[in-house]
Amino acid sequence: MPKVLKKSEKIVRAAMELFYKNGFHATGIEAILKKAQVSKKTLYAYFESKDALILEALKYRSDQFNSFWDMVRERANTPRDCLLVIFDLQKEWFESDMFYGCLFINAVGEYSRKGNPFKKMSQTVKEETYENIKELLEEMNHPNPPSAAEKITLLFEGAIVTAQVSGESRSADIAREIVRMILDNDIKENKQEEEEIKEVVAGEIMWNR
Amino acid sequence: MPKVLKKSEKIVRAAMELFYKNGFHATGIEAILKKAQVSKKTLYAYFESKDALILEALKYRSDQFNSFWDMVRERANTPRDCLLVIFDLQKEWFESDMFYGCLFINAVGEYSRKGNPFKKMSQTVKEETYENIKELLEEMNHPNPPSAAEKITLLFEGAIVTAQVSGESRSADIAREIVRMILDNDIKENKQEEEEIKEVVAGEIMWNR
DNA sequence: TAAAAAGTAGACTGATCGGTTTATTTTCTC
DNA sequence: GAGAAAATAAACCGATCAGTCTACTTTTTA
Repeated sequence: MPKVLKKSEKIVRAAMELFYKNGFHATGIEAILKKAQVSKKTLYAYFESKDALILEALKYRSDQFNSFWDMVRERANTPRDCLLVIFDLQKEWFESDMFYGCLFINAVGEYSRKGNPFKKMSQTVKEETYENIKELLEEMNHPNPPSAAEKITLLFEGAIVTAQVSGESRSADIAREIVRMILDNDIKENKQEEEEIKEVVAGEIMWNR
Repeated sequence: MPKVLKKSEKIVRAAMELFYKNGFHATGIEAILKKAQVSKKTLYAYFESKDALILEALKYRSDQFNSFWDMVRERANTPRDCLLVIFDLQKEWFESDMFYGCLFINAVGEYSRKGNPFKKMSQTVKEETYENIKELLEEMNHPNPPSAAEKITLLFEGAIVTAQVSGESRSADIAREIVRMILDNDIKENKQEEEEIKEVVAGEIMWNR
């Protein structure tokens, strides 16, 4: 395993953590060098600019976030349980000492211009969140995965910013509780609709015979 | 009315808009001067530092936000309708050209250190949001205002960040729909509980006579 | 109308920014 | 173990930062 990769990863990791904790504009190259224990020349050998490094830091965080979805699947058996476990894991994240909100939300806060690459990256990650949730809903045969996924994604985001501002992890429980309510309600409504359809079908059979 | 106040307000307003749009660290004093059409000496006559100006900008935004709650009350008659109207107004906000997420969430993204005055200010504003929502719930005789207010506040925040990242206003509709579901459910559950209590009371009367 | 107050433009300061370059040392490879 | 590659530390660059100061003009006030 070449040391080269280790070096660049060390830089990206240090950069990501500082961007996450202190913001993008507030984090200087010098601080990244110090944290990564690397010289300036080495940094600019791997990354052509601070902006390029920011983009790599966001990608790095995106990869970390992907493993979140693996953990969700590992910790629960049914898709429905997975959807609730999301918020148990989220709570653990909130309670860890490496929680400073969502790096991608923070990025959009600092780079609001349309078409900004950091903003685009953030949008992609949020779409992936939506897709992961939608998949779980499809697996549990939810009557309307796109709609429910939008709701649960919104709750996921809401819990993050609430925890970030308040400094408390309780928002994960609150979001989880609402998700449970949504799932129960949607299934109940769907059963009712199915009953009605059955009645109609039964009626038609009556009619046609 | 002295022009003095007008000047300082012009500065604060320009600063707030730039902080909101471009972030705090990324916004330089020079840019604020240009937007406010004011000289550097004047700015430093009213505000002793950039940090002091940031704090005033946050206060200014907080005042603007307070009028949001007045608008909510103006546009709906019943407290229940008010709780839904929140998200109609939110949607209009998202669709305006002056939407760059929530200034306070953005502030926490850039200033994460515990005890930071900007962070504290943001926490206060979020608590006020919670209080306004809780009040409406109390007025409609909701069975559990604190719990429901936490949920609705979380949905409020979630809709903001979702709109900010996606650039779409639909998140307001989604949040509104969940709020409607929560209110319906809580009232339904409460009615059930009241029925059960009545039965118990009736049973006790039977028993004691 | 004259003095005082409050405004303007913009030069200036020292610090820091992102990024380049030089000179030196370590590490890897054959 | 010698030469190449890759690392280091740190000086340096021009730009920009927050904030001060000077010189001049406008506005307010009495």
